[in-house]
Amino acid sequence: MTTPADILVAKLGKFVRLGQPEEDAIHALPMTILHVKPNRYLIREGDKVSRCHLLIDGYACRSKISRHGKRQIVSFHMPGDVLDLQHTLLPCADHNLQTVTNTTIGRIAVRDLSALIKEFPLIAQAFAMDVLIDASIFREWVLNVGTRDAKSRVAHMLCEFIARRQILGSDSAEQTELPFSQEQIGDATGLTAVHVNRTLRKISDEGAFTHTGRQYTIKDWPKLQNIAGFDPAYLHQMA
Amino acid sequence: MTTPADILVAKLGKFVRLGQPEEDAIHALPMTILHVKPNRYLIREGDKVSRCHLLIDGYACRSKISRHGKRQIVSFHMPGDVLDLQHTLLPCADHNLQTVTNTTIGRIAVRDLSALIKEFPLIAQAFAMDVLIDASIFREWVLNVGTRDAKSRVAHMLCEFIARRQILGSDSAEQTELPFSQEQIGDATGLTAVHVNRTLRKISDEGAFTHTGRQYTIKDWPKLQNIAGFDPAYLHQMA
DNA sequence: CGGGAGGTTGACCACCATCAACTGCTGTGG
DNA sequence: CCACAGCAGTTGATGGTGGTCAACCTCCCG
Repeated sequence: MTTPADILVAKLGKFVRLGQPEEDAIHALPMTILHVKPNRYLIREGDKVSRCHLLIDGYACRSKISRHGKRQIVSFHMPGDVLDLQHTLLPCADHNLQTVTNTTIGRIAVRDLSALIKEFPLIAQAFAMDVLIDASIFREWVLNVGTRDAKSRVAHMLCEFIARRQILGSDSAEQTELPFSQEQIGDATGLTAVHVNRTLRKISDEGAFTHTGRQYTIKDWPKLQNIAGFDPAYLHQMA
Repeated sequence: MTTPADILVAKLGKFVRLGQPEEDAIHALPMTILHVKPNRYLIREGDKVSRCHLLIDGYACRSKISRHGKRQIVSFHMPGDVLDLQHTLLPCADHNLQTVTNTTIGRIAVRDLSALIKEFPLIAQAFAMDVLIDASIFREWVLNVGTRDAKSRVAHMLCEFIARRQILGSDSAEQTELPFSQEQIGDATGLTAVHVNRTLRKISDEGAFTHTGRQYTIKDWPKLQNIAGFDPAYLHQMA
């Protein structure tokens, strides 16, 4: 049986080779399990945060709201991701944390997580690598919304989603359920839902994929990557 | 006399209270001083990196190139910033590092920097906070290019520049030299140089600032912040 | 004096936003 | 069981923001 702690062990194990003491310590980490419905806020910008959130199952995202009320999704997250590691050192939230689907969340006190990091340099290093890869993804997103046209942007988000699912190792590349509404895709790419709709149609007209609802079937992965200008190097995947 | 190491001590001292052992260790850090001309590459995307770069004097930026050849500047940097801390753990560069002005750079071997971090948890924490604030700034940039119109984007970049100069404590808010060409402002905001030009004129027509060349005089700081939708919280400044 | 980079201005147009209407699906309560 | 509400998705018409191309100017530096 896989416990919540196992998911964290698997995640960190992708970055460093954990020993038995580290694994034991992670299993001993006090964690409160929550089941959260879609589109709920876990944290709001400006909150003083004293608990971190491990995503155990489902999807989540981080978002910010501009002065004019537009939402920008700045990242999406998959099981194994710690959604707000920064709150171990920066207690004031600079963005929102929202669920996308039904999720299972493990809540960990900052104090406990900090203690773990202080005691085990290997774990600290793994978390540091995670944070640095996070930052690399943000840079790619700046590039995505700053320089690419609608077709490339949407295709790029799809590519990143597929590539990260593959790193998780949990499903086939060809068939995947994209959990986001077209409005959410728009908020992530800086487009309107209407234009996302038209853009998805254009890409699928070109034969890169087909979809019925949120079930996507990739027909031509190289073509999709080509439309996106996608190069997975920025994900810094190890294996 | 302020040495290059002093600049790093001052930077890290903003995050944690360094003791004498930490300061001594930073001063003992082997560092090669370089003087680099404007618009030179320090690192190119894809490079295997074994040295980190401390910006001692002048300005630098990080950039990425999209498949279609457009450059996106993803961050700009001021004296005291370590430009590529991530290379301590992720040796493959996912972006370019470029000088903007004449700069003085301190080059530090990754090995030496890693040793410093391993030996002094306080220094590790300060670097971690720096990396996390970096990530927060990237998120704000995603918001900036994703949701704001040209006027807000350009104003926001100006606001961030001024706010970060103020954190450095080195000059007055009202009068500042912006080291970027209009083309570089465009590459940072996802606009063309032509449109940046028109946009700067619009903002200054509204009385927020005046400029002759790259010398900017802020006439109405609240108005500029308002145009930008600027809230400095994302900089996580301490003092 | 000449060349080049950065800045400025004008004309034109494409991409994407906006507004609006309509469809289909799902869940819920009468 | 049906009626209805509400959300996500789809499609059309129209317009504005910002891109593109081009010319010209200024300033600096060789």
